[in-house]
Amino acid sequence: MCIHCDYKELLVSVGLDPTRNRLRVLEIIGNNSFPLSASDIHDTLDRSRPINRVTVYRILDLLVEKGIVDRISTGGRAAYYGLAPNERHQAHPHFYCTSCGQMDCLSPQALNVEFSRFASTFPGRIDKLEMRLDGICKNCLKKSH
Amino acid sequence: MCIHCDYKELLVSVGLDPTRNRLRVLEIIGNNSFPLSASDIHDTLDRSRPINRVTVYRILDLLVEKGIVDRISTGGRAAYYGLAPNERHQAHPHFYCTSCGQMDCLSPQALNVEFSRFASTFPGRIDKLEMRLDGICKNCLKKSH
DNA sequence: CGACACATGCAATACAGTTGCATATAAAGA
DNA sequence: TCTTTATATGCAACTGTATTGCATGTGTCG
Repeated sequence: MCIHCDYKELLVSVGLDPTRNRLRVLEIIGNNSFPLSASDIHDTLDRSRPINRVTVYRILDLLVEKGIVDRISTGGRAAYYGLAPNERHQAHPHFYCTSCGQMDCLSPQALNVEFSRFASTFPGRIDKLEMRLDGICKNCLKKSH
Repeated sequence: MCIHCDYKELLVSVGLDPTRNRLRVLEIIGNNSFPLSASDIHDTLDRSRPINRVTVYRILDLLVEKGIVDRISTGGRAAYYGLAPNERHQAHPHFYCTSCGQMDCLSPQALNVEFSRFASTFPGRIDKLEMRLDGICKNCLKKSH
């Protein structure tokens, strides 16, 4: 998603020590073009250098809490994680393939949503808008003829 | 959501025997103005007449599979369930309070989304669009001053 | 060097949902 | 009515995902 970001600085900017594991988790999320599950992240990191899965969960919680990573729900059981929107990366909807579990990012313009008028009359506080399309991706369509 | 629906007939129309438990599950979902979790549904039903939670899960799976109930994800761990859109009930976004877990239905016009142009160029199959706002509801805002 | 804060690991636990198999119930036919 | 058959339900055990408690490791400041 963002080979231009300085992840070390990003961590520091939200008040987190840039430990090796935090950097590793943030890099794998940031360098990927689609969101990953916690176990995707753990498995990948664990192969190159052992890391406990609890550590991964705790780091993900931290990054989400600090607002630099987004937790994206899937309709399946596991949450997925991607870089949070910022100046360089607009918020965007996702497509989730209910057959293979792959989640893809869609263009920010794909759904052309307009909700500022609604937000201005809503009595609660709105932190986040999540839009997700569910269906079958083209690869899985092909497999089933 | 729909005190006008004949739930018995709705079950039959999708090819399901209208057993007592299926009716009870569908009624509690249909008569509620906001989506409920599986355990909400089980707890409520169990109070009036004992029912196994596995039975509730299986009935929910059936109703979702047949397309008369929608499984709505929350950002939390548990799925919520509401009547699926039909002629009488338009699809609509939801608001999820991350503090108390209450999920509310929003007006179908709230987000004013337009995606038919996108859908017509998408190479996969799209089954469902889910839109969810996360935040703090007005009651929880009040509690925390 | 010593003390402290905090990052990480490990084991146990919690939570939501699923599976296998036994039993109950209801519809269909003799 | 009785028997057969299909399927709905219950119960116990299990799975995958995430969380908690506590012990240990690591890095920083005096």
